[in-house]
Amino acid sequence: MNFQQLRYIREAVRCGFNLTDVAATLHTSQPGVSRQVRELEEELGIEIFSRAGKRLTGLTPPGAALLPYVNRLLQEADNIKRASHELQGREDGKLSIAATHSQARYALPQVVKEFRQRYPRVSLHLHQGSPKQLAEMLLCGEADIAVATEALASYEALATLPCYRWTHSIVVPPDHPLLALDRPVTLKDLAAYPLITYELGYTGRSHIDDAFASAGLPYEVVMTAMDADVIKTYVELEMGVGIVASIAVDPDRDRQLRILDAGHLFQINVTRLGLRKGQWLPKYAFAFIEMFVPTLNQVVVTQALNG
Amino acid sequence: MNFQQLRYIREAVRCGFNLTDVAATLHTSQPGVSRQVRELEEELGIEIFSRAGKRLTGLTPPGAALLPYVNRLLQEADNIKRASHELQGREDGKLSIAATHSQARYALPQVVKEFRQRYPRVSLHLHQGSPKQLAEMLLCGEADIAVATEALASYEALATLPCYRWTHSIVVPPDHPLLALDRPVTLKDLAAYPLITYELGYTGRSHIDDAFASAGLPYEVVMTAMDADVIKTYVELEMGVGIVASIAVDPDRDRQLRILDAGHLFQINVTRLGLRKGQWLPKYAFAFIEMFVPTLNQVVVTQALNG
DNA sequence: AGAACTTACGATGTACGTAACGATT
DNA sequence: AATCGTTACGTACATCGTAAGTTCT
Repeated sequence: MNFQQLRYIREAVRCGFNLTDVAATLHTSQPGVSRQVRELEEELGIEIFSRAGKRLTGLTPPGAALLPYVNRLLQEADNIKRASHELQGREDGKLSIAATHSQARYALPQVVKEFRQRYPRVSLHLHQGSPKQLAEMLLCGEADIAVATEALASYEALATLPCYRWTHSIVVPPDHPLLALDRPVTLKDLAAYPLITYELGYTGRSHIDDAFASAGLPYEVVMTAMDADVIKTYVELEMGVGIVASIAVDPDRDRQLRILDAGHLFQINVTRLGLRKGQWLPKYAFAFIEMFVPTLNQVVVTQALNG
Repeated sequence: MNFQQLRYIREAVRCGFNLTDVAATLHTSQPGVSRQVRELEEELGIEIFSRAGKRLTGLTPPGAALLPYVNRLLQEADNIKRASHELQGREDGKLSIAATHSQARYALPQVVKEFRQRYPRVSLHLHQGSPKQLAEMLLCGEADIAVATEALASYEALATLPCYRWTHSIVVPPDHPLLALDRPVTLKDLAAYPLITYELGYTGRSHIDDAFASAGLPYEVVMTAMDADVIKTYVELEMGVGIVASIAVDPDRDRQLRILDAGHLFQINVTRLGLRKGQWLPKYAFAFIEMFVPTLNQVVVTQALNG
């Protein structure tokens, strides 16, 4: 048993049991992969992959049972490599943050700025994607930290930590009838207008649907986008009433729009930080998290990482 | 980085940084060990061992920081090998139980008998030792399960689970004055006689000392032993009053002695089961535990193992 | 016919053991 | 002088890539 063999197993699962792809991904020859896989199976005494003739078709039951152990071992190996790099006492390295657009655009910039001043030699990578994509990035090791409001909690292998709470705001053009109301906006008021808001699965969208649904109000979303900037643009074009995260609007910067609080209409949202359980993180990653959410110090985060 | 190198590191620590011993223990040549250690250090970019000239003297700070990761990885590797053996669908294997004399002699026999009937092809190894030794056996992988009443809980890397509660009994020769009392025995009564009981660190001995100490009573332990059989033998010789675990005495079998309950005198003892955290256990090990303590099913035990 | 895995084979590289050397106690 | 680690060197084994072969779609 060696690391190479285990890597081949892991990659074979990721590549849909196509050893040719595995070889290509890991920059080696296909016969070599084939051989190593068989040798590992022989050494362990179990068939890991089910085969239709010569082709691999999937995992056998024992193979499936073994896979989590293989993944954990390879993760430990990775931890050793990462840890030893830091133990050289250097403050350089790489930090990959994966975030949804909203987070990357409105919540992270200040932290990123502060982080760069403190750790100028760490190269910072900011990936963007849907919450689901963020989870995938964490799981395959592409990202170290994910920040999103939805859907990170549904993976067993991920740990999530609450960062901050926020509510929605309504954005309208300057002459909109909603501004003439002498009372707080209601869901019924809103339902009378075409709405522009986030796509499903993004930035608290589900809470918006929930609110209208539980109030029994029919409503029309005429447009959806992944980010507040796009939404605001179309509100300016008078295509409808926008519902966005409060952090995404600012009376000073968005002078061509008017902002109404919607904190009383929709459920409070909690933005969460996602990490891969069991993963070792460099010191500067803990520092980043603490800069973002001061209560999440290294002790708290470590606890979450180790179950 | 490969398994061999990591094994050398682990063994070097265990062997007190003597690479000659490492080579002997792992059945290889000393220069090979030396070379592999250096190559790993070079690859990871850190000095793992501190050296006085050529001799290894200990771990460097980064080496000490890295060691836990190395140990965890090697344990994962071991888990894979053990798990794959079981996944072959065979019901054979090995189970090492480490227990104190009291447990091995009085608590385990019934379980062992039942286990052997259910898993006749599993070879069962019963090790004996002091609670401290049991902990060491668990940590170095010599034992899979430990059973003891004291001192297992004090290791970070071990998980403990309560098995059963028991109290002490007093044993005396048939004509002893304590038998003439028309009321329950008190600590003061006991303190009047020379006592024979367990050695320090064994089978609830600390609770005995605690009871006398907090009552402010001077008492004399004239003899200590690691097991109830020895204690009973010397009680028979009229050398003193014995205090032993209740499970260790039986009116039918110990006809030459008289037994008095001491449950009201000393704190209740809890016998605990010790396991190494993160260690994979074969199905039959879970079965053994459940036979011993029916409430400790696989789910409960797995939870304890994973923190 | 093409895609995918296996077999065969030769080249390279790595690991290991023996033996000699150097340093420390 | 003895112990312990390093250097040197030759052998054996493992890995890897290319090329040809086989089987399934």
